[in-house]
Amino acid sequence: MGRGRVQLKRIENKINRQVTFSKRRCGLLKKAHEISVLCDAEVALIVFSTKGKLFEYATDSCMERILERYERYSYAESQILTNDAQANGNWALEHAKLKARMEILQKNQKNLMGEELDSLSLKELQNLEHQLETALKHIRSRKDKALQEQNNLLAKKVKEKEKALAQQTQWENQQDNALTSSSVILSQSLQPLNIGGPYHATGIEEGTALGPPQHRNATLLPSWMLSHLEE
Amino acid sequence: MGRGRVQLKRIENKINRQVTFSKRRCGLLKKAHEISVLCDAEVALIVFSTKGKLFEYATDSCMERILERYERYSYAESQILTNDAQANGNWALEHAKLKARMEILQKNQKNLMGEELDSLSLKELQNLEHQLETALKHIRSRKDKALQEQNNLLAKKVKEKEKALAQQTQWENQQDNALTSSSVILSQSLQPLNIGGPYHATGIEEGTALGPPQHRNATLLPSWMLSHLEE
DNA sequence: AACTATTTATAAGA
DNA sequence: TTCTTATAAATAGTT
Repeated sequence: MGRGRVQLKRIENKINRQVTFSKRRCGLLKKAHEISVLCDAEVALIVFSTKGKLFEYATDSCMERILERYERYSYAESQILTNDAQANGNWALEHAKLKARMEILQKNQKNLMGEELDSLSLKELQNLEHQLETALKHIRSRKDKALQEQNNLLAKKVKEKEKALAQQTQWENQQDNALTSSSVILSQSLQPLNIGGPYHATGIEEGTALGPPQHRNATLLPSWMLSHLEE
Repeated sequence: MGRGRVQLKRIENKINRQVTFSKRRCGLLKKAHEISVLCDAEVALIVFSTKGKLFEYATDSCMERILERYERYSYAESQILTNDAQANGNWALEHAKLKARMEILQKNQKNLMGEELDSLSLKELQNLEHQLETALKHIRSRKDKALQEQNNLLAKKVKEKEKALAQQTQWENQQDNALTSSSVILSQSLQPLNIGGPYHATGIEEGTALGPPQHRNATLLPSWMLSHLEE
């Protein structure tokens, strides 16, 4: 919505991205609030900017309660798993132990993220630095691999498309050379080629007729959304 | 946006509310996804319908990670919350949740240490890389500060020793002039000059304070981490 | 579930 | 950042 269409991909211009973020964030929070009120739904929305700043909305300003509910919903299974521990009855102890380990883990994690460093000695800082350097090496190497894989995949796709295009062109040339009848027949016979999946629907729409196979469903609903369309 | 203005209050007609919920939910999820992609933000969105059905969106489909991040950001929670739940006697749930969070934390930690990266998407790898780069910056800056402090401390000690030495020398000269024996006494009195703080230990090693970052301690796991990872 | 008349959101420009 | 405005999108009411 605005003066131009917008592609669904990261905005590369930093200033632009920042401005868009600011605007859309407001819009998103507003809409979250609206659906919450209008439809009597419980909504929790958390947004971290690229720079790590937090923005949030929660119905009745009660984020924790909603997150609780969410986890209850999601972790019904793991609850069953720990029922046997319950049978052992030794709850308090178990729980305390877990909590203690948790806190240590959290402290470590903070350190790994470069936070709360004041309590560390010089030597610990040096160790930490080295640890992260090693980790970065691994991550970058894994990332490179992932990129390479993606490249290969894309290259393969490009080749396929080229092949398809070549066939298409060849076929079209045959039609031309044979001087067969009108463009009507041509366009009709081409039609099946243009079906681009379940979104095809309303006939010819959108300059369908001629041309090589197209990816019509590109701009349509993202797959993650499909899963929510029931109810 | 539609044929009439709409008041921001609960839609009383049930059917209407249900339909509106359905429509707006899609819109909201879509917009959450858009801002996430366009602006490179991390978004978590949780929606419970009146009837209690759950709908969710999370950047990179990684809800738990974002909730973790959120809780880290808004600290205190864990202590207060657990005490609270404890009072309610809701042990089983708490325990399950703790365990689940623990697992997530451990997974995260491993990732932060450059392990178990195979399950991560390219984008996640990039995020991780960026996070570690930031962490490294913080750590190095803290380390430099620590080094500087130690330097100051050492400088101060050196000065003190110089002063002491000066007095000593003065005294020795007096002795020399008096033709007494000196070398043994001299070397003994010099020894304290080499003390370099708590890291002194094995002689000069580690190049103690000054100088650029060194990576002598290579391949070793930091001790503070080992002590917590066992069971 | 489709269809539109309208309202909203927002991209680009200032 | 904030305001303005043309335009794209979302959606309320309708079929």
